Amino acid sequence: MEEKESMEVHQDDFDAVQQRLPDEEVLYDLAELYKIFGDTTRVKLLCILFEGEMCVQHLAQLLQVSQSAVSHQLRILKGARLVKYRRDGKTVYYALADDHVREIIGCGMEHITE
Amino acid sequence: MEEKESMEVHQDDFDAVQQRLPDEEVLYDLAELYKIFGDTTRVKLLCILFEGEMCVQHLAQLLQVSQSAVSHQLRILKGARLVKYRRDGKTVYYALADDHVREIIGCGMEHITE
DNA sequence: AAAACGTATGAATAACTGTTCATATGTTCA
DNA sequence: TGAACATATGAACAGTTATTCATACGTTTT
Repeated sequence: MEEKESMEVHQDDFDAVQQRLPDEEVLYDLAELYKIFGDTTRVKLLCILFEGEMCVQHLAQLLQVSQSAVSHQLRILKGARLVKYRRDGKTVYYALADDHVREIIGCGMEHITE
Repeated sequence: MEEKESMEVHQDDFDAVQQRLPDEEVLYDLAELYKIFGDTTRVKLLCILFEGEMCVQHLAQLLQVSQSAVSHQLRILKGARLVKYRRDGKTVYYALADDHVREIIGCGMEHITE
């Protein structure tokens, strides 16, 4: 008996929590977003772009990784609308899409540096 | 000549950027932190804990995943000092370690919801 | 002490991810 | 047009990761 009552109470709690919990889809998108920041190469790319736009080969040089690797990662950042780009002749310049990136990285920095 | 001069200029730019860039170690830690948020199960766990502490089996029920899976993920969250826990008899209650988690997730939400 | 319960954890597996290599695309210049 | 350069991309491989399964650990109850 007690057990049943207890179950009911918990059920109510569950319902309340589930109601306040963001939609499944939103939580999925959120995880997908953070997944992008969860890679050293990509975080470095974004941090470098804090200073302003830069072309692919210079990014590769600064990061000490191949042009191909950078290009692949830029593709992912582009897909998440975290960076934008413009073409000038043969070279392509990448830049931060907006200030959200700065905020998100800043937020993480606070936690890192205690 | 021009090329050499150009190289030198770029070298200076590189030095400037590299100087302002956070340490390799910091960027690594940052990526490691975001990696933790980059998983649906873990993000859900953290969001549920926004409401307050909760024991393992209830977390598992709410997430619709096995007790083992939840335990493994809680272990990771614990390792990153994102959650704390207390034992009461047989059951263990988990809770958010501090408010950084809320801020970080809030930051991401802003980007998601455009 | 033994049974029952809640939680933790090691090993194994399947799925995913980042880099490399080779090559394609796009642009400029001779 | 062809060579040279900057970037993009597909396929393959290696390393990582999340879940499952089995089982161990810790606590309570009988």
